[in-house]
Amino acid sequence: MERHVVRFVDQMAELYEREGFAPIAGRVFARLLLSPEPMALGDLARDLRVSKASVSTETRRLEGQRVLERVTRPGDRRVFYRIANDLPVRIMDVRLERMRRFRALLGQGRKRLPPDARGLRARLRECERAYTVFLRSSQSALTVWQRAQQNGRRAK
Amino acid sequence: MERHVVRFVDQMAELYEREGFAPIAGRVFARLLLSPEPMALGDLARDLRVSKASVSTETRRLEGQRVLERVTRPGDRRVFYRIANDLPVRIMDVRLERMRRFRALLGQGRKRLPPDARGLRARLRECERAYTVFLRSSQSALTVWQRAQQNGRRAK
DNA sequence: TTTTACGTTCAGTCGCGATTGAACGTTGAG
DNA sequence: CTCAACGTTCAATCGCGACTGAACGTAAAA
Repeated sequence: MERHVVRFVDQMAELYEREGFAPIAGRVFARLLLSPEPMALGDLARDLRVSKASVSTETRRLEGQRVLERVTRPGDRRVFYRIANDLPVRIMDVRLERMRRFRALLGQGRKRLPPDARGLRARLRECERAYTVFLRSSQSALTVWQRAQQNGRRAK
Repeated sequence: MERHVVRFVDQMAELYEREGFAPIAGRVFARLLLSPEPMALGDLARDLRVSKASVSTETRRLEGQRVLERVTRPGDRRVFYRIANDLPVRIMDVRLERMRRFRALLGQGRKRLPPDARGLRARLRECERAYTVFLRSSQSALTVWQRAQQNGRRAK
């Protein structure tokens, strides 16, 4: 791997770790992001200097989030992975899901509140409303983006 | 603490942990969210059954993110904390900052790319554009929200 | 003064999840 | 058939960051 790839991979690992993911997930993601071709598990493990076990686990987790796509080649038993072509959408979906969970938790907390806690209830509800606003705005942006992508492809 | 508060605190701790923060940060945040009055460090430590050291560290970290506000009372040497009154704005700011970092990293990676990697460059740039769109949309929603808050307060 | 109740800092511990190595099943080549 | 390469799984390790307890400084009270 060239120097700039190593740098990129390292920084992405740190970023992923800070966001609560496994560092190796960030490494795999970064490596594939800078690969013009899909890569096999063995290639990833070799480049990243980690075990195939970790790569296998994390790739399938990322595949579950639809950040990666599994591809096969005729006459090749290996499993290749590549970055999903709608990557931005998938990443945003992960973020949106996190926001929904947080809002849901706020709602649960509010519902359990004793009847006399009016101030608290108002505060929580306001926070939920804020999340609703942001979620709606983000989802709207997501839709716009998806439409633009479709049109772009159609134009080609 | 009542049952429903304990539940809420536990769930928030887990959520915070998944997002890459310290569980105690989530506990402190959740406890204060359900407290009508500001709380002193000792009170928080007692309720959450953790050391004052942890509470001290995490409260000041959350204060740094402006999620919490430090308040004092005349004739009381203790330090109280409460949830920031513009909490939704602060939370969104944290999220936006994360997105900005990610986009910046993509930009760095793209700039270091060799001149002949046209496909990769296009892919990274597209991803950056997506982030720009989402960031703009979120920032816009944030502004709208802040204006609405100001108007709401003025109306009172 | 001494004592007590604070908040903060820091070296050390400890839990837990990331990571690994080995074992396994499978598939294709020789 | 055997052998090698591949992906997956799982028990075990290991690193690292959360968390703690003790020490410290400070300020008010006694």
